[in-house]
Amino acid sequence: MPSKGTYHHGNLRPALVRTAMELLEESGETALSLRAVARRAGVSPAAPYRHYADREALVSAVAAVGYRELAERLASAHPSPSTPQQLASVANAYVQFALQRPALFRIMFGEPCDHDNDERVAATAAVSHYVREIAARTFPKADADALATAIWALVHGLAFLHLDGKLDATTPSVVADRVTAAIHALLTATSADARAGAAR
Amino acid sequence: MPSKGTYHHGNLRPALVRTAMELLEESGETALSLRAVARRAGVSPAAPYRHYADREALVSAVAAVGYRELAERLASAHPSPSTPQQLASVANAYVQFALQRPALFRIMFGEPCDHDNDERVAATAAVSHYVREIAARTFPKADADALATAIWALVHGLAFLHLDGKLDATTPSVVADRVTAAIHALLTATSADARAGAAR
DNA sequence: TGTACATCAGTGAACGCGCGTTCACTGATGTAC
DNA sequence: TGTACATCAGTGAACGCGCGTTCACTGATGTAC
Repeated sequence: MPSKGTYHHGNLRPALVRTAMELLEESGETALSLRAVARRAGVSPAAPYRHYADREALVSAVAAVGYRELAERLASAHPSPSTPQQLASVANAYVQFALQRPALFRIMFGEPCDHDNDERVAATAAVSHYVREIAARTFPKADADALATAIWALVHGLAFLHLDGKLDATTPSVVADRVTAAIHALLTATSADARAGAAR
Repeated sequence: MPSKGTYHHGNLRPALVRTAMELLEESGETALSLRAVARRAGVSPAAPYRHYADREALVSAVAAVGYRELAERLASAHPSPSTPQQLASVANAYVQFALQRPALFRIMFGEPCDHDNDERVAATAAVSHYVREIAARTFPKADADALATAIWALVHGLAFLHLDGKLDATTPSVVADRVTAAIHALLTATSADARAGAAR
């Protein structure tokens, strides 16, 4: 049921989230104010308060949608990775998501987040669980928890270092090559050295 | 040469940076406004403009000091690590720095940074170089560049995930244990599986 | 099927706030002679 | 050693801005009879 120029918007709640995400992509996270979102949605500054308690609540809703979209991207990169190669393709999806939608990614992770928001907590748990499954499948003999944490951190770190310009991210392919190389370096190439190092 | 209540502050430039860092630690990165820093330094809102072109310039100076302090912390954790254990202790220093000074860490990394600022570029290059050396020393047979990137990303990711509450960081020891376990999981425990996985 | 009315989802004006930055200024400092 | 004066490093008032949020309000919707 679309608006057709009436007094009532008709579907403002989800429209606000959608608008907020557009704003994020166009203007960066600094621009994500309630007023800017309302303006862009063609609605008065007070209107959002019918649907969200305050700015935080809207931001959390945006982050929650972000988590869902990230999960979809990962799953479509590979539904159930079980080799380092497949893992690398999922890692690339993660990093690409961060680079394509930097402001959203920062909102999802960088923002000091409210631990009380159930959606966010659930979303984090879901990512955790997903990575843990991959780890257990790819390296059945390892300590799955520690390894899952390590893999997530590795990929997450790659995302942030590119995002923040600490690693060159001028073209998608240079990023993809680096991500793939980093994954392989850690997961395979160190094996021989690692034992020597550990025994040293 | 301290102030002694004169009209001139005497040493405002470095005092501003110091004040800004205090403010960061007490009130978080949102509070880092030029006006707040001036207020806290006991100086008029216009005074900082004698020493920094604008807000950005001050923030960059703060970040630069942050990089220097981080480098010191890493070096004092271990001057020249060459085993996974030693590497883990440096990793712990990195993560602890992030958790003890979260706002500063966010300014250093999270902020969309100006690539033009020489101090920042140099600081990033220094970290890069430092990690690369560790990688080459610890795993002489591996591709040092890819491995250095991976290790940095791993540690950086651990820092951010704890900082953002995605991993439990309620006590320092639970963090330290997780960091150490993650490092060891990736650097040693995967070895056997990795070969099987790569050949699968 | 038509009407009365409660509820819902908007409006728009207003509040107080802190911000970055500019401006003409003035007191302190230090140098040249 | 003393003085004139340029320069330096501050002041404080003012600017315009966009923000989050509240308020009394009003038009649209939909339900009960």
